Amino acid sequence: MPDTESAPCPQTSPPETIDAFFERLGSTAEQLPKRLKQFADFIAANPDRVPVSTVAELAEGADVQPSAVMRFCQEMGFSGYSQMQKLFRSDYSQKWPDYTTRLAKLREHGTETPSALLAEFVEVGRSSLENLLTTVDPVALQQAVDVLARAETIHMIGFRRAFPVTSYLAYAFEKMNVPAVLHSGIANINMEHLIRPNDAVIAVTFAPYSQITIDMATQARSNGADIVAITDVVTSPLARLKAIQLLVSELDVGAFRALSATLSLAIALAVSVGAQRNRI
Amino acid sequence: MPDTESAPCPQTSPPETIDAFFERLGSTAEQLPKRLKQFADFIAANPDRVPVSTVAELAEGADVQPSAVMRFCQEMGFSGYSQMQKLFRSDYSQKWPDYTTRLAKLREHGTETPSALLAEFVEVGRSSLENLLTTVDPVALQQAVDVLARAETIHMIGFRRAFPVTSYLAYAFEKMNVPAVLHSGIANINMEHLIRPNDAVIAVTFAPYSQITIDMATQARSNGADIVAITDVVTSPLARLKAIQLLVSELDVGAFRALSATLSLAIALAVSVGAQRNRI
DNA sequence: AAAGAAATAGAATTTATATTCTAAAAAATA
DNA sequence: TATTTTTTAGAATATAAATTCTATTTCTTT
Repeated sequence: MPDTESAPCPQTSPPETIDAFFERLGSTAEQLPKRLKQFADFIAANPDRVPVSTVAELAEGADVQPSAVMRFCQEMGFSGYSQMQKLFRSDYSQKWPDYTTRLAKLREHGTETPSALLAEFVEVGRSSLENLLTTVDPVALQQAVDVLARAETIHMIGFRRAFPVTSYLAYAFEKMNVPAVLHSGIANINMEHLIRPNDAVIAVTFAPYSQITIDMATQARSNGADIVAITDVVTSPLARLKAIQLLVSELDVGAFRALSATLSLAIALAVSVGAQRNRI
Repeated sequence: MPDTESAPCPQTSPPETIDAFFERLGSTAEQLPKRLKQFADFIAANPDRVPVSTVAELAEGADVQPSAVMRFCQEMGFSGYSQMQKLFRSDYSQKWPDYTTRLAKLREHGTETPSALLAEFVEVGRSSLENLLTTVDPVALQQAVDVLARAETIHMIGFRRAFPVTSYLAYAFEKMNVPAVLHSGIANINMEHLIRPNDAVIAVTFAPYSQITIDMATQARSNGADIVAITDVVTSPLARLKAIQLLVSELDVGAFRALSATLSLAIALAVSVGAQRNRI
């Protein structure tokens, strides 16, 4: 009689999605032993804690022993808590999709045709736009609008990749009769001395930051002008200038970063400023 | 002389909120050593990963050594990674709402605030991007790429609202060493006679079409150059020039049309051309 | 109520992870 | 360029967490 061993039931495979997990939980919860049921209820009520908690913490929260947590995980088909937590963590990061890996996947299928490349830029633009609403601080945006609406003249600084942004701003301001100067750097004329204390500057730059933009912004700052910075991360050099920072994180396709989100931020900023100036 | 020891600066107290953390990061990032700066940028771009990642995972993501991560944490005033992660985890509970709920929330407050306006532009940009894949004919796009890849020099024409598009194209072409000329119309110099038979023109214009763009394109056409048109409807005046037409339909918010889709089309076009030229 | 089976708590162990340390490289200074 | 200082990478260690194990308790069944 060899097989008296303990294997209680044919080991079930672990749920592969959170939905599958809760489905299984719902159907088996009733049959669970006391402490396991108790823990199941806790998980159902606080699924958001799983990705960031240890076994001990969850056990304490549910008022169970750590070993009960382990038994629960195994009952649900996982090898242990670590595996279950991995599922919960992967779901968490789905809300902030890791587009870099996703793009890598797209690339495998070949970016050979222009249409495929276009599709990539569209996809990247879409998610950059969605991110935009989370990276731009509404308070900072309102401050920026206030500052720019008060300014006598608005100066726009941005070169290379940032130049389309400033030229778009220039177009919008002109259309709304807002006094604005686009510093294009043409003919190496430095117009920093045109920037006066009651003026404001919109500086646009992304890593790797163009030195000339930073220099001009610094000069303007020392002249007493306010600075609104459209940039990618808080670590940008413009932070030191006590600039009002509007952060945009664009994704890139290969060596090229999209501009969709930046442009949308720029036009929203310009239109808000125009509206506020006309209101006064 | 007892105190030769290493204590570099009086230990700063750790930031108590995420905002304080990023504020400190912004003000000290410039002075950080190379690898620490590198990691700082990574954190600034991916703060959402911190609560659910180990030191090793983040280190790999930022392409630094785990020990660099530790030095970073200590530099920021934490005792170590665990303490820093604790801060990020505490903030995690106030889940960053996802895109749709955030958008809905912004809309509630009406279009009065800049944030609400930004949300409008984001939404409009999104749907323009989605449309783009249906309005742009893949065959025409491929033709455009072929024509531009064959051209000796690429000329870009576009003014006012189209200028950000052409300047973006100019930036991209320059970066890829593709011979390209941006016709900015500065100083009213008409450079049409620079356009030679083996060249190609990218003309960008939208209703109401700017006469100067059409004139220049017409002139180029009579010189024997090929024309690629980025425009909004088939009835555009550029159609008569036997131009290869790439159609974009952008939606607008109030009096302002978004540019997200147009920019995405432009960059995809430029990168495809660059790739094809280098392939030959 | 007694025997058997199942479930549990808490300690013991194993594994993973954070942290520290040191030699080497890079940068700064003279 | 030589010297000193800072910064870094990678291995070594310490710490914390997950997992397993076992004696005990609690339920079931007869």
